[in-house]
Amino acid sequence: MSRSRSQGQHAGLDAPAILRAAIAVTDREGLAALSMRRLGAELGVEAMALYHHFPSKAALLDGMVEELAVATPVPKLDETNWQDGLRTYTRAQLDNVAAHPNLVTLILSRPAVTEGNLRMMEALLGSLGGAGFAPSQALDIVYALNTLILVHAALGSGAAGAPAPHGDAGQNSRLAELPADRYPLLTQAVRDSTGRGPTARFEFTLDALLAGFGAARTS
Amino acid sequence: MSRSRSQGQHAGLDAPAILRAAIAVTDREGLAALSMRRLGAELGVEAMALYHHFPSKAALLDGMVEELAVATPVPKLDETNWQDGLRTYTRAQLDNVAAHPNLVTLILSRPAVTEGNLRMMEALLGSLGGAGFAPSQALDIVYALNTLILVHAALGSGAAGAPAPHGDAGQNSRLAELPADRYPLLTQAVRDSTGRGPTARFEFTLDALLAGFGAARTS
DNA sequence: AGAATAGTCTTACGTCGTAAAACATTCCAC
DNA sequence: GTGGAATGTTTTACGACGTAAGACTATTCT
Repeated sequence: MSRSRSQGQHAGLDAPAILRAAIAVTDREGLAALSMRRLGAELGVEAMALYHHFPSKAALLDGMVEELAVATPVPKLDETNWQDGLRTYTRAQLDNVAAHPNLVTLILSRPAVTEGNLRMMEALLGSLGGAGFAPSQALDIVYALNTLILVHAALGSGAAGAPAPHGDAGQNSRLAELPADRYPLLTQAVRDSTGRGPTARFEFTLDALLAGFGAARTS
Repeated sequence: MSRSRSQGQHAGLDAPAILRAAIAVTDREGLAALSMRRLGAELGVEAMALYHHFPSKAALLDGMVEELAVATPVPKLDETNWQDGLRTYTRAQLDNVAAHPNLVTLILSRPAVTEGNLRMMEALLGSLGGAGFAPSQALDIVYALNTLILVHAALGSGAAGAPAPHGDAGQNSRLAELPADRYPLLTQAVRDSTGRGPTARFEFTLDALLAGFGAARTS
């Protein structure tokens, strides 16, 4: 094929550009569609070219996770504003993650203890320390909030009405149209919930957690 | 190869036996090792034989998820005992899930709105209704607790010291031996936490959530 | 200019999920 | 009993996957 770039010519790839393309492909077509060949095609390059910037696909996936994890700036907290600060931070992280629903599974599937993640964690513990929390307490808090964000995003906004997971396979059964006669309570719960806006369940749990943190702080 | 069963002879497979074998293989060798061929070999059968009991690998995976989700019996709750009942139930589910760490990623990666899951959900909403929670509130609660269980299990008991994820790829960096000079707070948090036992962080978040539920119930 | 280096491509291997069809066994109506 | 029909298993095959090995070219350094 007559391409505009002949063999050996550099394609101008670098790690950030590859990560951006990988996230774009995953957003558009799902995690299952993210193969090295597919990603190469997205960038006008053969699959093996990518291995000069990432040693393996696993490393690339870790990079994607870190990209998302680090995107939200760490808030500055003190004794007076920590609840609001954490609330804002958690909401921002949720927005961030929810903007890439196809990445949630990925995030959950890898520890991703990378440079950037560790730095962010350290900064968060420092900020929470300023609000009066000991490091191990702060770690509890960060984990609880991450829990909330990830699972809320994983399950989708609706009551298990997950947003068509991504072309993973043939499990597209939505919760919206389940038989009301067999699951009356579930049906009603789903109906009631849809009226409350997509983040009501998230906010409910967030409030519960923040209240619990406050109690733990004084004890 | 002279096998004891010639072509066409039934191997005595059925769906539950296949599910058990699939879970066993995954427990032992990780999710990545669970291929149809490998699973067939485990049962003394070719891969394609499994397709008479499950239409696709996805269906088999959904079956595995349901098997775990349904294992814990739904507690009977009323106005006086719901906090203790939920605590016990949530701990039991955690034990259940934690006994199969290699399945956690799987659970998180599929909605799994299957027959058994829906029935269990309906029963839970009924029980929470007896404790004074409206269906949509009950759904909030169930989701929050599932969140807690799954992410706690996903991240491992320790502070990101995940239990060697499973042979997924080359990301085995433990959090135990990170450079203390660069991440002093994180290091201290991890050290402090290890003394508290593996479920302390889980119990912390669980208490926070239950307290929050109580507040939401009266309001 | 010549050598080293870095980025890309080609080829190849062993794996995967599963469609299609051949084949053996069991079951049921007669 | 006997002859389909139904059921379960194997065989074979196809197109994807991640990536190792090595060829090739463009750039950079001396």
